[in-house]
Amino acid sequence: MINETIEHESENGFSARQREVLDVVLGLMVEEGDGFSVARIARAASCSKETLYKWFGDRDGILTATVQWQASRVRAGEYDRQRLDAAQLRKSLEGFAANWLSVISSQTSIALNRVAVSHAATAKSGLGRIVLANGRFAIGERLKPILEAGRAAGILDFEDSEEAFRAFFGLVGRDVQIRLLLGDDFSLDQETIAADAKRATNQFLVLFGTGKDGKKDTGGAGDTPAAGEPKISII
Amino acid sequence: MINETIEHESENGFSARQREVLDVVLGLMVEEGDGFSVARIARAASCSKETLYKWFGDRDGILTATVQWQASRVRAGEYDRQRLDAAQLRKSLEGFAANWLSVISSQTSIALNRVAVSHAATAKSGLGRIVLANGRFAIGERLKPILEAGRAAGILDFEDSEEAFRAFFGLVGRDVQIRLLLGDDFSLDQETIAADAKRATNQFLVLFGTGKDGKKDTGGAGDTPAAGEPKISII
DNA sequence: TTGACGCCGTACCGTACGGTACGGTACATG
DNA sequence: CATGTACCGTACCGTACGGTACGGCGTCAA
Repeated sequence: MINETIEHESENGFSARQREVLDVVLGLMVEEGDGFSVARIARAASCSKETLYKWFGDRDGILTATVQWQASRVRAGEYDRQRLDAAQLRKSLEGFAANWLSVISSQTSIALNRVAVSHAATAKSGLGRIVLANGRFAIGERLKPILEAGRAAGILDFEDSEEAFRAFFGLVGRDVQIRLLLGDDFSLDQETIAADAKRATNQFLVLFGTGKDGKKDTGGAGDTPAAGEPKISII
Repeated sequence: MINETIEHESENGFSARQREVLDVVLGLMVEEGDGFSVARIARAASCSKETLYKWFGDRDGILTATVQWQASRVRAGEYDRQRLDAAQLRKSLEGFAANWLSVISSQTSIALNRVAVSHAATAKSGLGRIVLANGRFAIGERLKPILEAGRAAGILDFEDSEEAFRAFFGLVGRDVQIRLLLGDDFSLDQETIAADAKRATNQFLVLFGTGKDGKKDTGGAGDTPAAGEPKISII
């Protein structure tokens, strides 16, 4: 009933023009949150409302498609898991933390999460579910194999990888996401992110490391971690 | 211009009838998020729209007053800081963590945070600011003296109490709040909360304890902490 | 009793939004 | 050229909402 006239051009189900429109919607979300009308989308994207409704069904379908499109776009990056020693694991964790911090502090992520949160109130329209699946749970499924490899290599020690991941999640994110979602616009530049990633990784290794990993400074932004290389992006 | 005819009955600026109405609004927020009309408030509270506008100015004023009323209501509880030994500090931290977990997992807190988050998108109407001040920052200002007392007693070791608090914040909350806000309705019963508070406190003490505190089991829900006694409540 | 006051219930108004319909245009295909 | 298709721009419709106005009612004080 919906999307029955779509060419499968980019294997995500959206045509080039549709992706163009959804990017405009994304921009509106970043600028104005959830308070824009369908007419405003049509004006900003230079398309007709009729086309929007034909493509996406209703307003909620537009928002859902936007979230899905953004989610499908950020599926790059894979960690190499060969030759896992302590230094390599530390670097992976730091890179993971830095990347995730830069994502959740981005305007796009903040806007998407805000819209999803406000729609989660009245249930329906699984925006919250989509964001959760591509955010919190996606990084969990991606990080846990690394943690388990670290355990297999005797570097980490934990019983439940889910619990270990949640601890890492908390040590990295702390109050950042809720503060940003609530409008506390504090800066989070690259240096801060790098230092936070380093600190969180150190703390995590103190809690879950076996001791085969030296170096236990709990602060100080020394050398920046591998920011930029492990290109994982999550909502 | 607003509130010029209010009796100062309970030192929070709201009359009995007004508090009654605001409780109805709170209930609507819990049930329907932000998508209720002013007429719906009037119907549910058995008052007239004119009165609502006279009291609170506009719809946003109603929401703001509701958040402020809830914030002013949860200002009870104070921790005793005399005779601070390791066991006492641990108990305080566990109580704090358990209380905060039970608050952020309550329907009221979820609803309030959702509304504040969605309004933070378009700025204006400092709902986000109010929730932040009475949530994240209020508990920070309340916990940091305890942490500093622990440091003064030689039980804890840290440089910046703010950083120590943020670590505790992350270890306790982890992914709970964002998952709940996004609609992931996972259970968080009293036993789980008690166990989580215990675990988070243990982990925090591993990271910031000086060692004068024994007992380092990282799990197991043994005796429940002082849930119910330290009656601190935050948005 | 009378009047002022605060509040309830309801009717009302202007507007803005979601959703639909229609005319016009570019293009592709036969 | 004829036909069909996909889209844009705009006009349109019904509704629901924010905000205002008004009549009526209970209360309380003079």
